[in-house]
Amino acid sequence: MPMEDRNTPKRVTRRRVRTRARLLDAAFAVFAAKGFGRVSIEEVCEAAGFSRGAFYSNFATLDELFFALYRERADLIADQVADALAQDGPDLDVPASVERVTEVLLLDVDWLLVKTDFLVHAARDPDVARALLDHRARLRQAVADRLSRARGHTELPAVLGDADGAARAVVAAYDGVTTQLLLDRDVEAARAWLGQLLTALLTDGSRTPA
Amino acid sequence: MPMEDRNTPKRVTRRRVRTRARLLDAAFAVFAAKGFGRVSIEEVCEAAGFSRGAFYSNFATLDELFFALYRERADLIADQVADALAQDGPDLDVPASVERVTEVLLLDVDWLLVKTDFLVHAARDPDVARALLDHRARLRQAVADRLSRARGHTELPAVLGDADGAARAVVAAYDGVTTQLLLDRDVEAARAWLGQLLTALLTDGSRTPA
DNA sequence: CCCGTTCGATACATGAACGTATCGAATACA
DNA sequence: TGTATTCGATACGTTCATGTATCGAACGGG
Repeated sequence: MPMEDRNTPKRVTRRRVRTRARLLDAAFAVFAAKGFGRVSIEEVCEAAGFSRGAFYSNFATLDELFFALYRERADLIADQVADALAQDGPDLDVPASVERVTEVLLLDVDWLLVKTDFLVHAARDPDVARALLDHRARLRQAVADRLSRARGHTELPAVLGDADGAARAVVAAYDGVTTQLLLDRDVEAARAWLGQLLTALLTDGSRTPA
Repeated sequence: MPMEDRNTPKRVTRRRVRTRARLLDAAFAVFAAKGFGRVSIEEVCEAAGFSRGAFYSNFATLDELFFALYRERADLIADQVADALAQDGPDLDVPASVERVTEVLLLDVDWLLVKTDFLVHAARDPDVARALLDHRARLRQAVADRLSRARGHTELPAVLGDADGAARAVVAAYDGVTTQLLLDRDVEAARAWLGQLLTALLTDGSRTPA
């Protein structure tokens, strides 16, 4: 019983949630600009217009803040992707779906920067890695559901295994294109390239791409 | 003339090159274990069995060491890939080539960790990004050469554009699989998965994968 | 074998970031 | 509106990493 009541104030002020939100937003900006590894607690506070007291009142460590930040934004993206996938009917219009999903996934380079920082972070912390894997699995599942729902209606996807295999391929393509985008910063090219890759993967090889 | 002679000792001791090498090796180990962002100069020196004096005698900053480290290892890998690609005759045996290249590229998780750290680093420094892009272009070119050399001998690759497009797809697949591998640390699965992806990309869709 | 040069260790000074403890102000609830 | 509680600012001590300056030892050329 004396466990787990460490940080549970009885009354949660609305001021508190606003500061927390401002801290998270500021952290996003600073992380995107300088990289998680090069950011100090004070920098985040300064960007948010607070003193370190505010930080320590809301988070125990920078890692904790980073985790919360990632979770927040990642959930948001996941919802947007789900929406984009659910948008057209039972027939799967591959180019249109790809277009919409691509729009969501490669919109914000800053997010890709922060996400990659988080990947690097997760790669060395099993707990964080588990969380990231869960999130990726959710996204992949959404894609797989969409693909299998379209089976029979539209042509069957590709030479990869089942719908789950195809979904894994989609995720891999996304990750691969992201890597390139981080280096050349050419969002338009990345979007076109990801579209090309995805249609190539999800479409029978007999078709000509464009 | 007074420019550019800042760090050019007339006699280069052989002791110096050994220390430099030991520093790079130690840095690799420490970077892989903790991540570039969480490593101090002193930690590298300690791991190498030196004092900070040795470091400052060889490098000006941690970034500089990181750059040298990346260059060294990346060139090594590039050579190995080139070898793996040159190994079979004018006919391209896709599964065999994929097998060999995959062996090289997904052998060492530590290297993937450091490489990803470097990617994150490069994503925020245009100069470093250029260097990384150059290196990637070299690799991609090797793949493209190999593919176009096989054109006509073997079936033509895929629905993607020319050989260069196919090579870009190969690199993207590699990057995508790397991301997953960093999280689940399952080298065997990653290798199998990359093989499946690559054969799917480089082979006509009419074939069954395995 | 000797000597000038180079290398790396040591000592030092400096600054940055951290975590805590405390205090006044803002807030929620009666 | 009064009051207890929570929130965030401030000040402090501490640790840690950095960069430099100096010195002795290793090294290579003669």
